[in-house]
Amino acid sequence: MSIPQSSMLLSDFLRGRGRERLSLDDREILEAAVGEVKELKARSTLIEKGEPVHFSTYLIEGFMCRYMDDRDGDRQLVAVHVAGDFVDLHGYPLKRLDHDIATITACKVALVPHSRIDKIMEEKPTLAKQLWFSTLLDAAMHREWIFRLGRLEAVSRVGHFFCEIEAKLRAVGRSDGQSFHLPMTQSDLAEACGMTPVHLNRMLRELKERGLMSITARKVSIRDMAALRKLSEFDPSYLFVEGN
Amino acid sequence: MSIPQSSMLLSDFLRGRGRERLSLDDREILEAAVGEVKELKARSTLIEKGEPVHFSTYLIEGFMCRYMDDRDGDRQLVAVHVAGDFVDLHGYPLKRLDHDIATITACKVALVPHSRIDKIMEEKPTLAKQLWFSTLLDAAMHREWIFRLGRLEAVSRVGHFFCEIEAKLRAVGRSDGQSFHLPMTQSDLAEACGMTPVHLNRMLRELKERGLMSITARKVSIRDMAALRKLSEFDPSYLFVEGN
DNA sequence: CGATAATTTGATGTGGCTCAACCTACGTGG
DNA sequence: CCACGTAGGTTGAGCCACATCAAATTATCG
Repeated sequence: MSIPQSSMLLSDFLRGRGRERLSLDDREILEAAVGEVKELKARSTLIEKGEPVHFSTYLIEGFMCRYMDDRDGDRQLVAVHVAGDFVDLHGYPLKRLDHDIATITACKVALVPHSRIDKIMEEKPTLAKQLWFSTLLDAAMHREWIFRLGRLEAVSRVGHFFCEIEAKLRAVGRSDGQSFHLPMTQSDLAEACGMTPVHLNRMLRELKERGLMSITARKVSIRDMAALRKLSEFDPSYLFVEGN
Repeated sequence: MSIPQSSMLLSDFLRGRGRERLSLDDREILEAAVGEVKELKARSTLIEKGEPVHFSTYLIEGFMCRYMDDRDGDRQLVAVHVAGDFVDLHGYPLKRLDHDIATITACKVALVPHSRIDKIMEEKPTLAKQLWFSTLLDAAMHREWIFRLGRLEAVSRVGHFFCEIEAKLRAVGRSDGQSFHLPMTQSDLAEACGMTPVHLNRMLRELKERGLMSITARKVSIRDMAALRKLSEFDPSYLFVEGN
């Protein structure tokens, strides 16, 4: 008998994403590639821009983000990661990162040494292709963030961000489509949406007043998903999630 | 003796990028993977969002772009491609694209069937890793675009764009660091920088008046690269180009 | 040489920023 | 159990960067 999924560390990897799933064989190989499981404190930096990396980080539980900062030290988030994301698999072909990676909440992560990914590249081309695929999902999200910042007005940018994170969380069973836990402060959200915290606050009020969604005590409640998606010009196809 | 580089179609692939170069062996294998060489008309659409793709496009000569459009049909460019770029290698693991791809100028491209990339994945892990690497360079550029749109003011956004394209062109021998050919209209540039053509025009004037750079008749002249980079908070390390 | 696309300029409106204050929740130590 | 410090959130007033609209000017090209 095979090991039940729930007992595996990486059971959320590519979970809920359409297309070919990992074969049980590949999943076990990936599982075996894990070198170490670690707990990280909330609000701690995992990797700094430019430093050489020799392992990649898979996020088992918690929330992390990737960001770059400007001259004044103000952050621009370029990605928010949730359970099931291979946070910095980018670092494997790149060897060093162009941005910082930090936790938002306390996190449980699995560290995978790059030497073991080399082995997967050599011996398991289909698994390697899935790993590649997962990094390109990130790239697709990056593109959507470019679109969001470049073409949408503030309310829609905020709405779009919530639509994306909801879809990601739903894929890994952390959202029921109505509400979900999101431990980001308004400053975090502002850094993701490219606006000031003050203005973000006003946009949240606007979304609430329009009856679309609200957020209190780190809990997001979606009132009218269809309307929210419409306002935000959100089309989830770029996330490759099932049932969307 | 080996075939001289100049006679090869893909001689600009990853050219000027630091780190391991393609081995001659790998280069020949990649060359052999080309199925067809095609000429494309200026301002023509190559691939539309959502359609299944079975080959990827390598750009031999010319300028192409990737973009997404909003509800009103206004474009947001998410990438500009130059000679040496594997434009839509993303389509290989993803199988369909989340954006459109079009030419800016007339282009010469090499089409590589995905079946042949499958073969490379199976038999040539080091080459496969270089291909993966090249898609992650795109992702790194995406992140920089997010930063640009999210954190920089208009003049700097424009300057940053020119810094990036100059560095890319220099890597493949199409810029001497002083001036280069760039066949984009001001509307194209506005679509890349997330602003209106009118405002872009004013920002170009500003850059010129400050003695940083100018553009006329599709030719960009850099007057003071150091100052331009400083104004634009541009650090080329994310491009992995040599000598920067 | 006329048609069309691209660039340039001016006038005016507004979305989002800045600055500053205040309020609320929560954790810590006395 | 209260006092206080601190981080997060909320609100208001005024301003500026960029958008919008409209028109004129200059390339480009068949």
